[in-house]
Amino acid sequence: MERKANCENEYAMNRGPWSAEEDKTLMNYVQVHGEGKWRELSKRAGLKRCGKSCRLRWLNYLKPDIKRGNISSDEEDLIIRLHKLLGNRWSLIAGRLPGRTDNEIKNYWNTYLRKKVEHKHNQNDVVGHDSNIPINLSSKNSLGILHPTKPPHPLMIKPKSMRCTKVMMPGNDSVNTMNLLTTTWDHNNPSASMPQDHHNHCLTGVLQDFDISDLLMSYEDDCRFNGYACVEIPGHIFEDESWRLDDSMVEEAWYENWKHDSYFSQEQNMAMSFPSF
DNA sequence: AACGGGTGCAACCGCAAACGA
DNA sequence: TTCGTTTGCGGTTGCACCCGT
Repeated sequence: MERKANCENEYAMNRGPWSAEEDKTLMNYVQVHGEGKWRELSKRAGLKRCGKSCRLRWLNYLKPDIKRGNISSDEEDLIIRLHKLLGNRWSLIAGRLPGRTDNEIKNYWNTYLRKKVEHKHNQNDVVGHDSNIPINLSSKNSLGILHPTKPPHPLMIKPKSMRCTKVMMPGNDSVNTMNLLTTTWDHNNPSASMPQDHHNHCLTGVLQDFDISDLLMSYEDDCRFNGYACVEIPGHIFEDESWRLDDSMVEEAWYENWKHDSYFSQEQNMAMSFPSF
């Protein structure tokens, strides 16, 4: 199928793979004049490409800090977890993987990881996974990732419908505060239970239905989030903020790093953008 | 060697949000 | 506030390459 031309002066534009000459031209221009104003950049640099195409080429291929080479098992593991948390929010996921682009992660997921995860789930189904068995008692999260050394935290025994009700994530504001994302879970009307930030903006679908044990397993495995989580167990709603897991965790040596360690630099944490507040 | 199906990935498309005059 | 432009995002496409027959 022939692709429909879409850019400005569409029929005068080059399309398809970029030549080495075009790459060189774009690279030189961006190094001198910087990124942005892509349409203008394209004209000024003398590239017969639309602005959009220039931007994409730069961001996905030419930008100097792009990491080349295979995705490591650590990166793969992180992608799987983040995808479980965020869904197809490729740019958010890429934001937690320095040097990787959203396009690369999306392609990697679609061509390889999705099948791998589906295969793993199918295997779990075959051996008769019982969803009522607390997964943390077997030191596995729901992705089947083994937890090699740490015994389960007392609060991480998972009731069947335990939900994440409050999460504090590193903020993206300039004063290094934590954004409080909250939701109250109405068991009679689950669809009305949307996570909200302190401006009462909904974060539909971000935390709702998210399995708290996966979130916490991610925390304690590698401390990639500097966040706090509150949980609600049906029939026992913890109104008191003192039940924040971080407070109870830090009393135990196993979890002492949970709150303080940061896998990413502060700068990267600040850059983390959670869906449109 | 030729062919055809499968795979990986760069590039494109359409839409929406953000921006700025 | 409005409206045109720019930027960013996620889904999709098409082509080159690989591999088995």
